[in-house]
Amino acid sequence: MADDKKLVEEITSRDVDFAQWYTDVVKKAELMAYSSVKGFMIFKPAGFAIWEKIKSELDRRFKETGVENVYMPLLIPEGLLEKEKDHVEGFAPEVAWVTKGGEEPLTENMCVRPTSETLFCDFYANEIQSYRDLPKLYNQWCSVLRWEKETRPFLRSREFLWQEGHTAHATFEEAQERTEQMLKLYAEFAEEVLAIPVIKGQKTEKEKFAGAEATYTIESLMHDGKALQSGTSHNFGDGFAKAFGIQYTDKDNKLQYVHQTSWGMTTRLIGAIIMVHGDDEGLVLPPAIAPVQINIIPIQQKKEGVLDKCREVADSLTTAGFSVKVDETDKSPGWKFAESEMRGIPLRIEIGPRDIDNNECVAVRRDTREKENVSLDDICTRADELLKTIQKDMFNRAKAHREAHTYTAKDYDEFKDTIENKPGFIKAMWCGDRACEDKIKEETTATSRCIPFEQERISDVCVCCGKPAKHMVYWGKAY
RNA sequence: CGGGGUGUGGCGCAGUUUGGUCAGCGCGCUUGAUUUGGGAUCAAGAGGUCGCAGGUUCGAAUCCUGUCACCCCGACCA
Repeated sequence: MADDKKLVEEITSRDVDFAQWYTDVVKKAELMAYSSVKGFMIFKPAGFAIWEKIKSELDRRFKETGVENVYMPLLIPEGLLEKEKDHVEGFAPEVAWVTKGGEEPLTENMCVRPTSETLFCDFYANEIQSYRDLPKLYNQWCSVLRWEKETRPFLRSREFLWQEGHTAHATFEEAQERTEQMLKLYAEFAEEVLAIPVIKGQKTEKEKFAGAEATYTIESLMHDGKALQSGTSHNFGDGFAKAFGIQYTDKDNKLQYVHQTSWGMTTRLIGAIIMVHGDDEGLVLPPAIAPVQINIIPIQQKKEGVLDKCREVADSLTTAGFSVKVDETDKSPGWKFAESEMRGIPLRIEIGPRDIDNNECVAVRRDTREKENVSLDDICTRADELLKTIQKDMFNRAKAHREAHTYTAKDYDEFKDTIENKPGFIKAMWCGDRACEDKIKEETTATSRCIPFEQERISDVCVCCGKPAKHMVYWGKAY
């Protein structure tokens, strides 16, 4: 379409009210439904299918690095949770408790896991005896529960689905290597599959995970200029091992503590996909993660031969390895077009009597809404090209958007002005003191997103206090 | 947890200020016909004790009290 008239009136424009737009898209794309309990959402088929794709793609990548899946219990005894001091302090405010079994009060309260470090540690303490038992490279897919005050679909729910990897190693160095390896895996997944460009870096002391030695993160920028932590990888050192007594005998018959890591990605990624790629017509899914990649819409479907041709084309596309659906409902074509767009299906193919006469179809990209006629003889090749192009273009657009919304600040006035007037990332130098970080957050609501691996020298001094700078930091307002 | 907003057929809303004539509209749904290249048209239908619980009143969607849920903005967090 040449004009950019808004086709779907029910979706609030992204630039008018981003939060409302987000909610509208979530509803219109039929990703989820609200349940009868605050903060607990129902994944509808379209939403859960995206998670299943994320899961299978990540799971394959994990296994290629030697990771095995396990499943740990849902409940954690109070005593176990309290073994690591920083950890319990970090999570205590948001855990939910089970206090009764049937009618009887429990002798020890059980919390519903907010994360499973303590369960893995308790398990590892028994499992690991010798250096021959190492490394342990376990992961679990599950849901966890955190009693959040405010909830939003996919971005913050009380129960959310995720994977948590927990590994145990002989040395700190080996744990560090695994921590970095998983961060790299996350970054590649985000960029190659979700088409979301990310900044890799380390969290500051203030922002790191409760109980971790070091936390690494991939940070992405949403369309409204807010940051989203999209995956984290932690090196625990031997802190948990000491708290839980996870020791092994090394080759010299000496007792050593293990060094551990953990790393996770969550259903929040679905929120990221929506907020990075979506537009005023609805969701836009990268082909690599789209549960349905090609939507075939028949025109005049009751006419002899139309549906047959649609199914025939669908079959050959399916055989060629694409995920294809034919919309055979008796809605009007215009309805189906809009529906297809709201759901974010990357490629739409229209087939009607006119096309069949010419042995062609009309192919329409979701991301640009560009139309073209394609010969039915070439459809598999052309679909492949188009989907690859869409995937690449979506990444490039997101990256260009991030770069256009990444600023630098040399002094505090510039920093405050940018935070207030230009939503996005700010690159600025930092002295390394918690006090400056606290002050910035207090006065601007921006937080340090990460100390990026790729450092630049913006200036010589801390943007906040003017003392000599240690690092360049990405700052921003975050979800 | 603080501030703001909203709860009325499946969805979106009007009605609440001023209690009675208020169970209404649009979309969707069902059946039939005609349609189909950007949310088709006509006809005939079905569907709600107005979030929940108390109270005031001859009478409550409307007033009062309580309560629950959801949304938005903050503080805390993936």
